[in-house]
Amino acid sequence: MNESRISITLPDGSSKRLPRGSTAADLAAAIGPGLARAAVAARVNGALTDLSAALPDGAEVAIVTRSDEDPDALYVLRHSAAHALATAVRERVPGAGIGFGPPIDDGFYYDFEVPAPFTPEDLEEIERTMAEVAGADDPFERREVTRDEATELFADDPLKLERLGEIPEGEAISVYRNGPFVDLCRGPHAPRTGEIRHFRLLSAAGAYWRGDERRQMLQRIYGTAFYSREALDAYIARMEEARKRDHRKLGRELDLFSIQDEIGPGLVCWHPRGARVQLELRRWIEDLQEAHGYQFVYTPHVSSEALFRRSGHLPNYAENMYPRMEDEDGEAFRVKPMNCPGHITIYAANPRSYRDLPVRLAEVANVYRNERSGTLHGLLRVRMLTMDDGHVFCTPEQIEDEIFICLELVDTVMTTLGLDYRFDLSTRPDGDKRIGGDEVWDVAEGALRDALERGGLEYKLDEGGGAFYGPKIDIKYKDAIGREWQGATIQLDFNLPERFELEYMGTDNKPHRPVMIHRAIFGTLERFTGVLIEHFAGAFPPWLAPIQVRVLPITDAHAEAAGDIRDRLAAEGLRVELDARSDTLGYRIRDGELQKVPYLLVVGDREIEAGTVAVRARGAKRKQEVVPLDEFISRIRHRVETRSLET
RNA sequence: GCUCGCGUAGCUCAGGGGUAGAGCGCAUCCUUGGUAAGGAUGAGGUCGCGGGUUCAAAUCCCGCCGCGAGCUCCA
Repeated sequence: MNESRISITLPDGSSKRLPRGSTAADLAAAIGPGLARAAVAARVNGALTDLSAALPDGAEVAIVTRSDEDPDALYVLRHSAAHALATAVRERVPGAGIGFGPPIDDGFYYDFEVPAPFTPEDLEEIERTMAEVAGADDPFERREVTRDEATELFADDPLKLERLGEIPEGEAISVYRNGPFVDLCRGPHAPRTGEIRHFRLLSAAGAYWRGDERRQMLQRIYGTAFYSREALDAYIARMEEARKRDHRKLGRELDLFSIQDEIGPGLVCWHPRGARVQLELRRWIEDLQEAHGYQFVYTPHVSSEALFRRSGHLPNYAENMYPRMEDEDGEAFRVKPMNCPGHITIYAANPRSYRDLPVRLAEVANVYRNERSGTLHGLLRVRMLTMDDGHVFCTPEQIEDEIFICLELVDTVMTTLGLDYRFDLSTRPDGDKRIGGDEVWDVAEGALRDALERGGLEYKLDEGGGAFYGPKIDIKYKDAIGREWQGATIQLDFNLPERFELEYMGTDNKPHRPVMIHRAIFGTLERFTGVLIEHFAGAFPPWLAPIQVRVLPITDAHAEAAGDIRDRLAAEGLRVELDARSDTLGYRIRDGELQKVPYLLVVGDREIEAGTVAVRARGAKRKQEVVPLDEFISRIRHRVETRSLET
């Protein structure tokens, strides 16, 4: 063994010997000049590091090369782009305070404390300056400094000093310099600013320092960066394409719903077509739940205020509840923000035996939440929500099975619709925002984790994200432009049964406390429908499409026969329209396509004579197919009955 | 709720201190057309609401309401 050399293991299992003190860049060069040129960072023993980092003996090292497909490569590029942005802002606004500037999923941002917010024109100028920063091709130089040095370095930067104060004693403090700009930063970075060639600043908006609304608001600039012009252009094009799927735009174009000032913000009016989609979803989820042992109940929209005091909603959830109202005797009532207190009351209305458990109550119910105005967003965040709500009352031993039933329901729904989603496990919120003791939370969180792990399901931990009464498993999915929204939720609750002193008689002839599971499969019909509109880009599968078939007579002479076909299809239970307008066939076909009707049936002399229809199935490979009417009917009925995604 | 931006016809948008514009949609008429926009004519707006400046405000200023992006919060 030569002590002056180190041994490095490469991803393919081979090893390389290098002089002690060699860096990742040296390793790349030793492997080949092409790799050396393409290298932007390295993964050393699993951790992403700078190319300039010295390699420890025995390390497993993978060189990260320029690539718009490799998340590591994009991470360092965008992180470096954030620094270049800060460099540019500092140049234009000397003395601008700098907050955090991390890479994010689709790009990067940097937060600044500046005297005046950035205007769109500012952004253009900053972008030009940033191009100069990149053009200077300065190296990113990492340096580890002492706490005193760092304090000196950032003496004029209170935000950085605050962050510095939080770095634990003993942990390395690193700074990165590029040209005139020095930042307190963990890294890693690209070797030089010249790497940042294809970037775009996207928007500016306020953002609270440290994400705390009690602190000052900084000005955040968002941008994105790629290694190639093509990838950047593709990203911009994809975003523009995504905006066309926006459910608010499609909702208007397809006449699904409206949200109008006359009614109020966050309050949705479902037009006949949107209401039809909702109705189909609702019938489906009701049937599914019934098949899984749920019983349906109805509870009032308004309840005595005392109920919500006992449930803990008033102390913990009041800011999202509409104000109290009084009857003529001074009795106080509240509009319900959740259904749990009502369902609990139903459970408690009868004595329960262990033989009755689990009791599964379900209600597709409207609840009202006074959401902050700035959070409202089309169908995805509203003030009147329709939850497909359910509450399971069971013994502790039954928890895991019951959660499994919920996960099964979720899976059925998601796979039927082809939605992508992921699980979050949300744990206890901060002390003043929760009820119940730590032991109870330990048990509840453990039960959810066990259920997920028993099912082999992957999940992300959302610490502190639980409800005030218990931890939860949430399903998250993305809208057209990549924002995440919460859909299904499965929440475990040991607290409300305690507050309402719920009981069941055990085998031991003694009263016991049941456990409660709160769960919603769609989440809310509003949000779920909104996500579906974007998921399908308005082109609902036949079983969900508000209008399934449109019949187009070629001329007036065919209108009567087309009307008969319409009647026949309607009698078969299909949602069908006759389009006998005096516009040309081409015009009516275009209109049917734009309205995303799954099937357009063209009817002329030939079809009438043969008893066929010329079917234009949406998205079909063959533009048109002439089939006997009966055959068409059985085909579409099959699609509808199986909830097929095909047309 | 906070920061910034925006609010002109049903929709998408132009205009910008001095008589309100386009395309699409809608209505009427002509056209009866075989697969993504046939033609003509016409109706439709106190320029989000309220104040102010001005001889004059859709236009400039202030406030409010709503919308958008982001933050915070959440199904």
